[in-house]
Amino acid sequence: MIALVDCNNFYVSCERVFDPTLWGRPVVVLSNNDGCIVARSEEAKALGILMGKPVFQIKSLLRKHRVAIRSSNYTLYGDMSRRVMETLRRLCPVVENYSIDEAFLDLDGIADMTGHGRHLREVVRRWTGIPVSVGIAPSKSLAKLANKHAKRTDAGVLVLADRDSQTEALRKTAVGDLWGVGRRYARMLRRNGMESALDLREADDKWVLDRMTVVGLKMVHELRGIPCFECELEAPSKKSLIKSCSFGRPVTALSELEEAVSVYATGAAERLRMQDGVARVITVFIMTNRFQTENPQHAESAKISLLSGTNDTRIFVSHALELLRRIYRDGYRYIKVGVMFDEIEPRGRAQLGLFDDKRDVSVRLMLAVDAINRQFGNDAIRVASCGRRPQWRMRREKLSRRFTTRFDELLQVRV
DNA sequence: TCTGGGGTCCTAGGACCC
DNA sequence: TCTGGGGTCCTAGGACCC
Repeated sequence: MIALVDCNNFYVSCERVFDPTLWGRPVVVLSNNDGCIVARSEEAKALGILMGKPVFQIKSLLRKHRVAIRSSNYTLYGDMSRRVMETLRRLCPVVENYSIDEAFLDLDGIADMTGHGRHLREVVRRWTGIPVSVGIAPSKSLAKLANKHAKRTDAGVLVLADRDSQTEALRKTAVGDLWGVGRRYARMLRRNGMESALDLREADDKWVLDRMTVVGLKMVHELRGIPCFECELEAPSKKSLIKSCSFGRPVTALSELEEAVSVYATGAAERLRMQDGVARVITVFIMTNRFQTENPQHAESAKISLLSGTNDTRIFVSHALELLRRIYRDGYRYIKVGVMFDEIEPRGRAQLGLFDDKRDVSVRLMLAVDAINRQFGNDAIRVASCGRRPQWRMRREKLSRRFTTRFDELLQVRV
C-alpha cells in the first residue's frame, strides 16, 4: 500500500507558522513578480479566488475582504519542505520526495493504515507546524485520489483499500480531477461521454492507449488497483535545467538583457554543479509580453552544442551572451529571458572531447568559487557581466523573512 | 501598469543508413 | 506500368505535473 502525504495549502501554511495573525483569515501567496495567485488558504478559496489568477484582475476583491497577501518566499518554503520530508523519513523507511509539498510513502508491512496515517499527521504537525492530509491506497494514482477526498474530512486521513470504497470515490470524482488528466484530456474524455473517474476506469485499454498513450493507460491500470508507478527513493538527477524569470518592468536595452543572461547562466551553472553534472547544450530564449498584443511581439531562442560537457560558469556565460546577441532585436520591450542547459550527464561519465585535456583547472576553480560563495554569501564572486544592483530584478513587495535560514531574520518573541 | 518557474515523458515524422 | 525492407536518430510539438 502507498500513502500520499500532501501539505495543506503549503505556502500559506508556511507563512502561518511564523505569523499567527494569519490564522482564520483569507491569505494568498503570489508568484514571482507578484503576478499571479499560486496558493490560497481555505478562506481565500471560499471567496472564489482562483488558482493562477492575475492579481491585478482581483485587486478590489482582495481589498474588500482584507485578504492577507504574501510574495513567494522560496527560501522559506524550501527549508520547511526539507523539515517535513525529514520528519516523514523518521517515521517511514521508504519516502519519495515527489514535490515541494508532497511525498509518497511505501507502507508495506503496516497493519493499521488509518492509525499510521493519523500518527504521521500528528507528528508532522507537532514538529513542523505544517498541516498535512494523508491518502492511502494500493497505487499512486489511487493514493492521490484518496488524498483529495481526505482533505475534505476532519480526520484528514482516508484509506481506499478495497474495491468498493475505490469505486465509490471514483464515482464522486470528475474525470478532470484525476492525476494525469489535464484540461485537454478532460475535454476529450467528456466529448466521448466520460464524466466521472469511474467511467475512465471502466474504459477499453486499446481505446485509452490510442488517445492517451501508454502514460494514460498506466494511469487507468492504477485506478484498477494495479500499481504501475513505483516509489523512487533517490531523486533522479536532472536531464535539463532552466533558469529564467520575468523582469520587474519591460527591458529594451541589450546591456540589461546581458546582465540578466549572465546572472541566469551563473545560477544554472551552480545548480548543475550541485548535482555534479556537466551540460553540453546551451539555449537562450527571449520574449516580449504576449498579453500586450498592441505592442510588437518577438520571441526567439538559439542554442549551441559544445564539443564536450562542462560545468564552468565562464564558458556558459560567454556562450549565452553570444547567443543572446544573435537573437536580440532593437526596439522590442522584452519581459523575460532564460537560459537552459540540456544533455546533462554526471561529470565522471561525461565524454571528453577529442582536443580536451582533463580540464582540472576549470573544475578546481569552480569548486573554489562555490566554496567561497557558500561562506561569504552568494554574490561574493561572480563574473563581471552580471552587473551590480540590476534594475530589472523582480518585484516582491510583500516578502516575509527567511525565518529558518538566516540568523539576522530570526523570529523575535517579546514577553 | 499588471498575467510564474521548472520540470518529465511520449509520439510522429523526417533524414539518413545499409 | 512497374520503384524494397528494415532500421536508427533527431526534433518539434503536445500532453502532463507541482
